[in-house]
Amino acid sequence: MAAQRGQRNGVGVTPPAPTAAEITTPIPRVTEVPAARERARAIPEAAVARLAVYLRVLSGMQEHGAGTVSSEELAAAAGVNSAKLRKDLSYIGSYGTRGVGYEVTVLIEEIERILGLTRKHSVAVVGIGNLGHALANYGGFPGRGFPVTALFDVDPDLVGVPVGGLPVEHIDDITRVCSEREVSIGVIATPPPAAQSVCDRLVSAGVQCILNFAPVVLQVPDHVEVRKVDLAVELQVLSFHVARRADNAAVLAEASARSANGRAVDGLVVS
Amino acid sequence: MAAQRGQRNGVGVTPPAPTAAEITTPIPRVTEVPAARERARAIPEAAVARLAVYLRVLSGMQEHGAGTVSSEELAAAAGVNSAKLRKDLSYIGSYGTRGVGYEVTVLIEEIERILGLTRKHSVAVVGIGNLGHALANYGGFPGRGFPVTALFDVDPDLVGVPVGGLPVEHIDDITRVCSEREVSIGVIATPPPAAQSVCDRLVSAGVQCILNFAPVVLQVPDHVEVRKVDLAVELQVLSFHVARRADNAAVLAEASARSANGRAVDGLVVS
DNA sequence: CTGACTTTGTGCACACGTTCACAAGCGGTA
DNA sequence: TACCGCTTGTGAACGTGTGCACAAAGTCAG
Repeated sequence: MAAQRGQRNGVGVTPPAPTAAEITTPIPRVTEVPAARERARAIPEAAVARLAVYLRVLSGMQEHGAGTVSSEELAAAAGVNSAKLRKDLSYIGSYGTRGVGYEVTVLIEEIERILGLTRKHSVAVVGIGNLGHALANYGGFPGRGFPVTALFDVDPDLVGVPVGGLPVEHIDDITRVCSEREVSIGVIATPPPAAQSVCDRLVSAGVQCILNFAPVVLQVPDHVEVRKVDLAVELQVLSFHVARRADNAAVLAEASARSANGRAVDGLVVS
Repeated sequence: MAAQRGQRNGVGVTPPAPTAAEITTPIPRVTEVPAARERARAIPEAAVARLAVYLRVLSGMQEHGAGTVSSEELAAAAGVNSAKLRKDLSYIGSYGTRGVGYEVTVLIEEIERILGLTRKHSVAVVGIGNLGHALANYGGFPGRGFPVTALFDVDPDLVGVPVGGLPVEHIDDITRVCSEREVSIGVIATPPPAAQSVCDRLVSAGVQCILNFAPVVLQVPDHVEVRKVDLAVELQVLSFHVARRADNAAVLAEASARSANGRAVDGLVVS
């Protein structure tokens, strides 16, 4: 658990579109930088995820020719409450006009900027089974900006076979290929036992963001960002709600039986 | 938006294991059931999701022949801090032995009970495209307890074709088939425009839990539980972190430049 | 039986995220 | 120009979830 950060890799920079040209240089290695943390961390993780949703909704509105939206409209379409929406938007700046609303195009631009969508993020998919196939075939991946540029698998029979227009590479070439193609996001769609090893290889190839579909808790150095999509967990959470619902129903049934017994109850009883 | 609950269906109960026989007691009140809510809702959503993870880790340990685990070990394997793990487990009861740890089999049983995994949950997949194919082929779905019992699509050419050993049905039969097979979880893997309509049909077929893979915000009555898996959002959140990292690097660079200028900075700077 | 050691279960404080409610600000109108 | 109605942006209250730290409770050795 003890710190143990470090493990810097050679920072394979090569100026990746002039997001900021003069950056990157020295690396003073800082354990805590309050100010930097403050400014960038100001926007909560949960809000970031919602911004992505707002962005999608806004794109839809733009295609329908909408010029402006109020927080109320946008919130309804995104399935959140309007106060939360306004607060989320306030994290990225003040781009609304009081009494009017938000200009759709402006909002889209600003959210894209904050989410870093002005830059292309090259994606590699590892594990070309059922799921990997599906992911590779999404083609360009949901929304533009995330081109799939590499596919990997262990199975020699798969190597060279084009999937979604891209030939599968052998997993042993992962480091080389990821560097060459400047992969910034790795997607793990392998069977569970292979996941950690694949993850390690991706990390040592310089990939700093990983999307993990394997039902495994990945161990990574803390400069690497992992998000996981776990089908089993999702289903089990739903299962829990089914069970909870059944319990509640039991309670309600009993309560209603009791009230039918003649005693008045203090709540509304629906017929 | 206004309340509008109701829409009860025949509550296909079949006693779901005697969770607690004598409990439950008083509580009239229908529109809100404080105590029932309290007891069942006592366990936070975030904790439920983690319990599913603990369960998986525990199963792995059981196969490796472990008899007991300490909170420390289990926490490390699950990637959380041990205090949180103990608190999560305390939500479901006290099944540990001080000075020793938890008995693996006991913990597995209890978590399964809480998550409602003692009952089978029949799953229907709607939309047999790339993703739907992948989901159908998971076969039995991650971990047992979630048998896929129906597949649906609009495409007439697909109807009757077996996928993962199960023939695809036409989507118009969704209500009938879901009722017949007592589907409790619906999985939406259709293109975005179809998602809401499919969702509505599932709901009117009595399905109360939905797992949504379509990048759409679903509108459902509030007795229906929806969880969504949104690839685009996941990728965009990762993209945000890439951007943030770049920003931080820039700030660090600036800070270091300043400190090199002779002035101390307000953070700790390690070599 | 006693005492040393280990690990659970939880009270408490803190941080984060959500919601409320309202002042500030803008456009339209007379 | 002055007023009115509408919508944003945000300070503050609230609730939930997280992490710390320790008493309680068990095991084991002698």
